[in-house]
Amino acid sequence: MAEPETPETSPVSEQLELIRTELRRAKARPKPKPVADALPVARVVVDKGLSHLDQYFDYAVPARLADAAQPGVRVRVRFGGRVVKGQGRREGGRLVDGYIVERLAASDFAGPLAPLAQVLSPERVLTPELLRLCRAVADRYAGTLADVLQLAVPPKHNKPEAEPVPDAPAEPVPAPQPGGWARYVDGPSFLEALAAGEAPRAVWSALPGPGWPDELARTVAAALASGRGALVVLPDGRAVARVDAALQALLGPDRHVALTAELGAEERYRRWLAVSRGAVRAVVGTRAAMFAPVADLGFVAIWDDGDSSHSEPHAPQPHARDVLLLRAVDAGAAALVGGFAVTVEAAQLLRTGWARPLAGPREELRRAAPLVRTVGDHDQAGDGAAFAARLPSLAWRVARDALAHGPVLVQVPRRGYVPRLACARCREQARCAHCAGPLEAPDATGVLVCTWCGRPEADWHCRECGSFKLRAQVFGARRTADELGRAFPSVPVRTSGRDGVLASVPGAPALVVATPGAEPVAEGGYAAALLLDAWVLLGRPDLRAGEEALRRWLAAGALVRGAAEGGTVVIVAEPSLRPVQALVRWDPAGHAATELAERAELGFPPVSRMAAVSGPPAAVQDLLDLARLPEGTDLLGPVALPTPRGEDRADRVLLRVSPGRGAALATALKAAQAARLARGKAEPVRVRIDPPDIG
DNA sequence: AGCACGCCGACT
DNA sequence: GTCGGCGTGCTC
Repeated sequence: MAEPETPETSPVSEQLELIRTELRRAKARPKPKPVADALPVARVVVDKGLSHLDQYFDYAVPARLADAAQPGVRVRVRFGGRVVKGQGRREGGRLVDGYIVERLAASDFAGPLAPLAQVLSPERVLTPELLRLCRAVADRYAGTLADVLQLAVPPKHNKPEAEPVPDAPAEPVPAPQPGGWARYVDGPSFLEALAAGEAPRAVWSALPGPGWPDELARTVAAALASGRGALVVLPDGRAVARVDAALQALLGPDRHVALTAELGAEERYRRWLAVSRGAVRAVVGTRAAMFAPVADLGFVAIWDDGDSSHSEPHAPQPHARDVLLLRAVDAGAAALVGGFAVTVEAAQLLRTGWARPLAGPREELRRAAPLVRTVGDHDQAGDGAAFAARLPSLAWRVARDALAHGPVLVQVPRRGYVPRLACARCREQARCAHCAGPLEAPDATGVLVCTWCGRPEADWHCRECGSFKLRAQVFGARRTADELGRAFPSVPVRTSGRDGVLASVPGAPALVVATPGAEPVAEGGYAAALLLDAWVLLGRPDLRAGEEALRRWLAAGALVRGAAEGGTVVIVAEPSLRPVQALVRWDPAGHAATELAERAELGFPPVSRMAAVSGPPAAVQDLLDLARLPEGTDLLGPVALPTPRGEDRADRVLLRVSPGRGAALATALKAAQAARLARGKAEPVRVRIDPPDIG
């Protein structure tokens, strides 16, 4: 279309004619809207509804939005419309939400740019650091940026945005005293390094007892004292509340926020904004807080990283530990991976030298840890009756004696675990002869099937002891409280579990029956704990069964008074089992290191890296055909997944790569996903990097 | 997800 | 001859 002549060069009549022409044209089509002159292009990531489009789109910035359309703000854009022939106008399409990623002088897109439809608020929620983090998480997990953004940026609420930024306290935070860290060999030096602005990295085997929330609070204070921000992620609201209280006591008000789901969306967004705006520099929260946009991040910490709630259930299912460590690397920040237990992933951080161990010396441990006693199955042979077999005489005596001095915790595995098959004689796991995956019995025919590669195993026998007998059995858990009540009629029995979790119990004598993860804290510590039916935890159909069982036992044992005060734990389990021995010696780090070495030898994660690909059988195959998998990728399966009623059959294939090829595997799978979607083959295939439950 | 464009069967 | 089937490709 021809440009109108410049009016200054024309006689008046011609000018008038030009104006008339221009008016006519303007009637025929809307005049192109004036465009922002400085940086007229906004690069946008679309967020909702088009999440498979993992790319940016450029839009023209209308002059009226030139100031509001800053990088990081939420916008609405028209997407998928079409250009009306001959004119620059477009129509149709639908409005989608997105964020401005950057402002540009020009676009490299050849076609005409559609204008931004709306700037939803001037709040710059997607900061460059947060965008970089989301991008890295998307790549790590073979997911899309839009999916990660949904996890990282909370939904908008108008009221908190309209409120003024609260004032941060003017005085700097003083470096904290070591407190409980004095009990650890390298504790005080870790705090000093943090306070000095350095970036120490450690795996922390916490001493048993109630000291850890205060110790975590001191690490946060030390990071703040260095002028940097801090972020702590914990597995549940109860744990967050304890660290929140410790921080409140140590730092006073307005230095930190707690981010948990139970706050409600608006309050959560209010606190998130306080962090995003830089008014608050320390965050303690549950899983979703892993993305909290802490300014000048100097320290990240995760507590109890083996807890399954650290694994995000929404795509692409990132793990809080991984996200925090990505952030630590990106920001050059200090990192602390702590808990009573040590995961194999943490052990790997130690083994590679990325992190240093932070543990109490032997004599501190002896003081703080309870005495652990085991009752093996054969020790109960003479006990006869069914309940007596689950509460052997030693456990009964320990409970009776301890009840004179305080509450007794009884940990009972939750009902509903599907136990993995194990040798009936020696309890060795039944494993596939081909790939060492766990075996299961899908029906009553007696033929076992590997849950990883699907091969049948017709004539299993135990590799350890040669026995042909398998065992898989679940006791009811709920009965235990009643049975205990009858055994100790004069003592109150309290329960804490799925429906009704107690945060704490008083120090008075009582039996406290709890399922793993729901153990209340006892005032002054429990006098004793009984860990019943321990083999149920060990028999879970999970690669992590041993690690997970130990983690839960340690969590219960850490609530018991130290051996010096008479604290005792009785575990009903075969004393020769490795996790049981690790509990007796209170040696989670040693157990994790051994476990890691074994996983390395067997080609298991996290040393080898795995990905799970699942979906309709043909679609899974299609994806694998498209994927240019790294050299030496091991394909296990497909196996049919258990299908809920009414759903189509789904297969799963596990992919295994040697150490160092995890990123290549993720990249290959992501590219294959993109290729499939681009071809319009819509049958969805789920890709999960580092599947936590690989049977 | 929509909504184009694109190349083969039954209608005025 | 044209109207229209939905295969596959793009959306700033």
